Amino acid sequence: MVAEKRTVDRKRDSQALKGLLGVRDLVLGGGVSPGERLSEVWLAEKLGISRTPLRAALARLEQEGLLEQIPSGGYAVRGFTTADVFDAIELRGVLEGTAARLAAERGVTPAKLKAIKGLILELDKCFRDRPEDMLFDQYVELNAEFHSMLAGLAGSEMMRREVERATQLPFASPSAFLEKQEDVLAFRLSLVHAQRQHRDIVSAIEMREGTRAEALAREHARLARHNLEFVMEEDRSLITRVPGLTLIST
Amino acid sequence: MVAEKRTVDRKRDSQALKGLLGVRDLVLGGGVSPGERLSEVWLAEKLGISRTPLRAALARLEQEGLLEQIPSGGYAVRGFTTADVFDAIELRGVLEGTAARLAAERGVTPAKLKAIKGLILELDKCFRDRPEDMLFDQYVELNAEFHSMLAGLAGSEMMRREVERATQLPFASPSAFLEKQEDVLAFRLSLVHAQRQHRDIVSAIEMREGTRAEALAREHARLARHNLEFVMEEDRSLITRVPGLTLIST
DNA sequence: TGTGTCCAGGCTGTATACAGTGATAGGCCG
DNA sequence: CGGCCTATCACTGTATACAGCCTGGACACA
Repeated sequence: MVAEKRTVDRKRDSQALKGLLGVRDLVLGGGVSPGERLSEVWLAEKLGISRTPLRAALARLEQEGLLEQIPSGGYAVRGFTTADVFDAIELRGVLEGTAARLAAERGVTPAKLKAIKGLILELDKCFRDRPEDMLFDQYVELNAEFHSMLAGLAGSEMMRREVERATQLPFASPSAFLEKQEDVLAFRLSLVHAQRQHRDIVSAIEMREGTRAEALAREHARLARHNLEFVMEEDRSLITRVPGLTLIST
Repeated sequence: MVAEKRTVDRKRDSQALKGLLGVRDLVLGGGVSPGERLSEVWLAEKLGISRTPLRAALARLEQEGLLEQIPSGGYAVRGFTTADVFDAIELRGVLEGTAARLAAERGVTPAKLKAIKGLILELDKCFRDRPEDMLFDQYVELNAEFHSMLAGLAGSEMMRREVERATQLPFASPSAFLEKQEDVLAFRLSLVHAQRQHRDIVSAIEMREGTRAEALAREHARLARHNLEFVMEEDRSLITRVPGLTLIST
């Protein structure tokens, strides 16, 4: 019954959703190149949907920042510079930092505090005696949940929305450099540090140390920057493995 | 010729634009109440456009945060709490502060620095010996330009976009509590303070004092919060005169 | 009298037809 | 032979028709 309801729900906006996911995958998967114009008819045919829901998807992806409008009409894949990616990461750090600061300043309900502390304990369990035994996939999932929960910790719906927004760009996501990277030693080692930062951020929030919480969250986002620098300078072959990094032009 | 070109340009997306502006005016002007469901056919008929461009406008306004999607389909006017407005202002402060900090840290081109300093001088000219002679309208316009320029001072297109975004919500705009408020003494007096902050922000940026620039920009946004508190506690009749404030429910 | 069910109306989501505009290629003139 | 102009074509923006779903009300039964 529940499954059927969900099927119905999916079918309700299946076309628009199919278009959104389809175009996004196409862009991030490298099916289309930065700067390339996206033809509506071609896309509609390729995705098996009509132009109307496709246009809705395109408009949304433009808001997300993945596409840009062409003056003469239509949309094109947006190209990013390395500086853009740095800025997107910086922006996420600033917003997560603000969410952390507000949570500290305004106070967090005991229930929420308990929940996020439990999440940290769960994250701890992902680490094993031997680094190669680490539960990587579970860490990635829990890490995403942690950041999502952190965004909502201040109890401000508006702040939560904005943090989620800043996370939309694929390379700005807290999980951007984690997924499918378990075999890169440098990334694995940084997780120990990251987890320590998780703990400190929550601790600062609990002790109502707003400034410290903000600074820690900002610094935590810097890990992504370090990972990006590693990818760009040490091992550019990884570019294809981080979602969205193929959109970088210069 | 130029005028004709512009007419053509307007006609190009006149329907979609007409829908966007029309619905926005309707929502902000109080033509529809918070929580109220917006019927597409009714709106399309009222605005004299078809449903297709209207839907594009509605989707965009949902991204802007003025509308929200109804689970059963369609859109409704989003209601805001006072806390939401506070948060929106706080958010603008944080983002403008980040733009100022990055400008200070990364340095600003002499041309841009000269331009924004010139803007400050222009703003100075709006003040007269007698407060009642103040060039209010010009101040409002120049103030908007100052904030727009500040957003782009860091030379980061991404940061500029995000600051502009945070400014979209009408009550979060730097001009929110300025327009049509020249006869409110409390607001007029705060402009002297605001202009001093403008000067200090630019000065901090020029001297590469990133932290100070960020703090000043954040505090500058707090002026809007003070104005909002004044409106809500001292003179609620002003609610109808600040664009978007009619959307506040609690 | 209250509750559950069924029906009708309206509404959204989708598809498609059409018109206007920009781009491109080919031809003509210099 | 090259540059400019023009005509055609493809593509987007818009309108509208259609189908499925949600909602509200009325009726029947407990």
